[in-house]
Amino acid sequence: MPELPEVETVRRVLAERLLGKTLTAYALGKPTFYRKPPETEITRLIGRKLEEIQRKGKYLQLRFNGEAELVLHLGMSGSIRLGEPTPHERLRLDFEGEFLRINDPRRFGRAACKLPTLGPEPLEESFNAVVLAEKLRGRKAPIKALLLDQRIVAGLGNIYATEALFEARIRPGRAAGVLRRNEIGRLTEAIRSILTRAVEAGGSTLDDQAYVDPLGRPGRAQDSIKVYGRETGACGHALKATRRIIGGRRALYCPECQL
DNA sequence: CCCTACCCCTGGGGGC
DNA sequence: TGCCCCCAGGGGTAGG
Repeated sequence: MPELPEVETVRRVLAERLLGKTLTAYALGKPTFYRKPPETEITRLIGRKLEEIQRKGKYLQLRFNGEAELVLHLGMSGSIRLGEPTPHERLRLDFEGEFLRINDPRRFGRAACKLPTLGPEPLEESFNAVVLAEKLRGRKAPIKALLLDQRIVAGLGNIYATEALFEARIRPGRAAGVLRRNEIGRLTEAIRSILTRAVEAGGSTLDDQAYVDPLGRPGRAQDSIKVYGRETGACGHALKATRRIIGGRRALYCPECQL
C-alpha cells in the first residue's frame, strides 16, 4: 500500500512530533508481524533519543543517539498512527508518552535493524536516465517488473509504476533491455514528476480507510491518478489488464497510448 | 546473476 | 444472511 509518497508524508509528520524524544518502551501486538521483530535489538534502543528520521525508498529509518537505528516497513496494508489504539496494532513505540503505532491488518510489515540493498532514490540526483539505462541494459524482464524491483530504483510500487509507464507511453510488458534511449529518458522524467506531485499532495488514499497519515489525514494524490484502478484512462481510452502477471501483480495499461 | 513462481497474511467485495 | 472465491498499494526466498 504505502509507496514512496505515502512513506515520505508519514516521515514528515513523525519528524515533527517525535524528534528529540526518547524511546521509553515498546510493545509487540498480539499477534505481531508475521516475521517477529528482533526484540533484543529493540530493547537496546530503550533510553535513547530519536535524533533523525530518514526515508529510504519505502523504508523509514529511525536513528537514535549512539549510532543505533531501527528500520520500519509498512508492507501492503500497514499504516502508522500517533495517539489512540488501532484495531490491528502490530508494534507500538513509546516516546515519552507519545505512542507510535503500526496498524497492519495483513501483518506483512516489518521492523528490522538494517536496510536491504536499495537502488537510487528517484527524487535525488543519483537517479537519472544514464543510471537507469545502465541498469536496464540487457535485461529481458518486463520493464514494470524492474520498476517494482527496489534494487533498480527505490520507492515505486504498483500505483506509481503504473502511472509512470502511462505517462512515459511505454507498455508494462516490454522487455526492459529493448527500450530506446528516448523512452528511458521519458520514463525517468515521468517517475520524477509523478512522485514529486504525489509527495506534494500527501500521497494517495484510494479506498476510504487504506492509507492515512499518522494523524489520520488522507492524501489527495489519488485525484490525479490516470490509470491505476480505473476502467477508462485519463486519456479517454478503455484500459487493458495484462493476462500475464508482471512482477508479481497484474499490469494495467492503455493499448492506444502505450507502445 | 537473472527470472519466475510461490509464500507470508487478513479483510472486503462480488457472485451465487 | 452465508459461503466461497478472488483480489489487494510488498518483499523474501527457492528453484530452474
